[in-house]
Amino acid sequence: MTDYISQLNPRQREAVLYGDGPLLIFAGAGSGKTRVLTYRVARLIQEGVDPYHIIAITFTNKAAREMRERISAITPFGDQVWVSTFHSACTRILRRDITALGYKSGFSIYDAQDSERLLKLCIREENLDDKNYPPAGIANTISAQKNRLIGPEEFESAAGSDFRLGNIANIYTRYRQKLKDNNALDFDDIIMLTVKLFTENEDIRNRYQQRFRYVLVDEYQDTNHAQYMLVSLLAGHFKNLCVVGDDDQSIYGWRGADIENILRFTADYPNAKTITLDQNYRSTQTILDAANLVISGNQHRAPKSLWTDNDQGVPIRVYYARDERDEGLFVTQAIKYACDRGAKYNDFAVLYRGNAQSRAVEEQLILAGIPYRLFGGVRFYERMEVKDILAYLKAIDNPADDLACRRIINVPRRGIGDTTITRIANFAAERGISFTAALAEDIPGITKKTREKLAEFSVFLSDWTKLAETAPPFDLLRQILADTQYLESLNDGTPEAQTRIDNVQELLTKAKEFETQAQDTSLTNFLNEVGLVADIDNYQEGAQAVSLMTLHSAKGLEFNRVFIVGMEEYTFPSARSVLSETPKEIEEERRLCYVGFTRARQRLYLSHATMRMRNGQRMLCAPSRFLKEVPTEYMEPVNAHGRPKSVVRSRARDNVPSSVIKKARTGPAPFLRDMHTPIMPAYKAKPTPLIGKSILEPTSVATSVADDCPFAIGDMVRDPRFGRGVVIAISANGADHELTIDFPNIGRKKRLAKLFKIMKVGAD
DNA sequence: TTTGCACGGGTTTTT
DNA sequence: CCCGTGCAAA
Repeated sequence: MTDYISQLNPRQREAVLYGDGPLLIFAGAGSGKTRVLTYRVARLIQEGVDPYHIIAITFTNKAAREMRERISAITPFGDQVWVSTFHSACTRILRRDITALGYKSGFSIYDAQDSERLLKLCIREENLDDKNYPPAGIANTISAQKNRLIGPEEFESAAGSDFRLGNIANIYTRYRQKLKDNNALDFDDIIMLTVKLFTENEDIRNRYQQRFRYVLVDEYQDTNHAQYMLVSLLAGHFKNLCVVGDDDQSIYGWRGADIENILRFTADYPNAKTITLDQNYRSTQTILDAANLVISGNQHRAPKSLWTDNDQGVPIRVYYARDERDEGLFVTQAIKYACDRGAKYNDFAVLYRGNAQSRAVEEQLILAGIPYRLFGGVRFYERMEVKDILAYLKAIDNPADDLACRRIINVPRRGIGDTTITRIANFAAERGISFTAALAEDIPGITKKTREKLAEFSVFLSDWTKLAETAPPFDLLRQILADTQYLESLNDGTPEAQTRIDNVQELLTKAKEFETQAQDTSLTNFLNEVGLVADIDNYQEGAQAVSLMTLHSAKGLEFNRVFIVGMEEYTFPSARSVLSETPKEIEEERRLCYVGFTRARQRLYLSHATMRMRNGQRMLCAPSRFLKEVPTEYMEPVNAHGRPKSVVRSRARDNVPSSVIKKARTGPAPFLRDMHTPIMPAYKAKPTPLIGKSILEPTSVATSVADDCPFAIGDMVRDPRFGRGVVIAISANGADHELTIDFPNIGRKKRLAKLFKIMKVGAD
């Protein structure tokens, strides 16, 4: 038990042994953070703290599970410690105490999709157009408010006389009311309401403060304001708060995470102890140096630099692909090459900025017969068929859940259409009863035939509800499937039919598993479990497959060899962040890059493509600025097999005197310079006459101004606002290029070339 | 009420 | 390109 202490380095040991009071641990990537956290918990128990008084909070279920296992492995009674995510901890608290807020304990949990549906109904009821008030955007706005603990009232007064914001405030009000009527909570409510519970009820707050005398929080840099408040409240009495994090790995700013939370910890708790773990045990010297250099480009950060005793390792391999297909091919070939020489498939991860990028890589992997696991994208519990079945369970578990009931009332088809549903909803609203309750009523305007169908459905529903009282979720599910013929209805001859059926079967399997594993086998608890899982929670290290995931999902994981694909401006950093031109957004992208680099133990491969399909249009791409922030000496250009490209390498080495290579630390890598100009003249200017309109002849030829401009005079381009047009002039406008484009139906417009929305159109 | 088709608009990251 | 939406026809 005490033996493990000797394996720690002095800083780690200090963090584990430090006594009561606030403690901030800055833990760089790969610095043994989880180990310190688990040992600290073990240490507390060893010193006589009752495990009952300890709570450790993580962001993912996977992290929680891992920590729970590790604590249990080294400490007796370790399994009594609450180790859970913010969301599941709060759900547990709310199930017990939410009645104090006027909700019922059997609440449903709505995921992003559900909330958006509900929001859509709200927007319609406010008589607003969902073109001007796109549900997704409104959802973001409302979510941002909730993350900052701002309710509709406060939001409305902040909106002042702003018409649009006023409308959004109304939507927000209605949305909150509807959630409450449905006895449902969205993801943000789970946190926000727990905070509310604690602020408004002193006795409840005291109870939890007394219970959780030791609070540990992982990934503290990713907490948003609501989570910050929650932690402050929980630890408010004993102040035995230990937070672990790394400001350089804060990548959830867009979701409301506030990097300031960790940066001002010592201001919040003036007697806090700060310990920095900066020895990296994971990566090679080369990878770490590159990561350090990239992240040092950020202004707003606590200055620090990771170091390691590990070997120098091999240079970072950079591949310059023709397009995304070629890039996928490179990944595949390099994996194959390495696996022929002893590497294993599970050594590899392919990371990318956006889920859409996975496809090109997948295609090549499939072609080559390399097994892979894909994380993210459409998650299991977000699949249409899975959500349908879960909606049945939700409707049974929580009769107030109108949204769930509306979802399934005509799935599979029962001949109950939109008009009927609206009639029921209106009727229910008038009478102030739930949608489900209204089913059994005599509703004016509904034909006899439809009424029979409704009655039939209603009988089923009450039968199931009865069954649910005694039978476990698995049996209930089977009954529902038998009664509704749902599986049969999936078999519609589409290519996805079998997958869908498999998914439902998979859900049955999960239900069976749940039945044997969970202590509380109630339907509510089942829905709880499935509602709060993320894809990454299912990651298993042993599986012999290549992992594909976004950079975001990769946080907290490590691999022997990591590919980061799509290292291009407008892809990574994302178009959004580049166009926003706010340093804050670019800095977050840079942190993401840092996270990506530091996932790799031994080898890092970076690739970028000259052109890429975007919205069905080919686009030219420039190499990512992050590539240029890594000095040449750390990089090595490779060919499509992932082998060093001798020609380019020798050129880079021969042409550039060593003094310049040293200097290149600050400038772009010499061989990257060539990459600005696409090698493939796929978009040679081809002035094509437009129909029914004469175009100014491009009399003058492009001058040198436009050397690195991706457009040339005569190019046919497409602008989302004005449609097709032809470039008739290019001029410099500061550092940018200004295009003069002749749009046949609009006339001439000047636009900046950097607005990526202008795209070349192939002359087909 | 359902189905099929044409159209337009969007598109990061996720507990 | 892929999706959801709106509309017309059965």
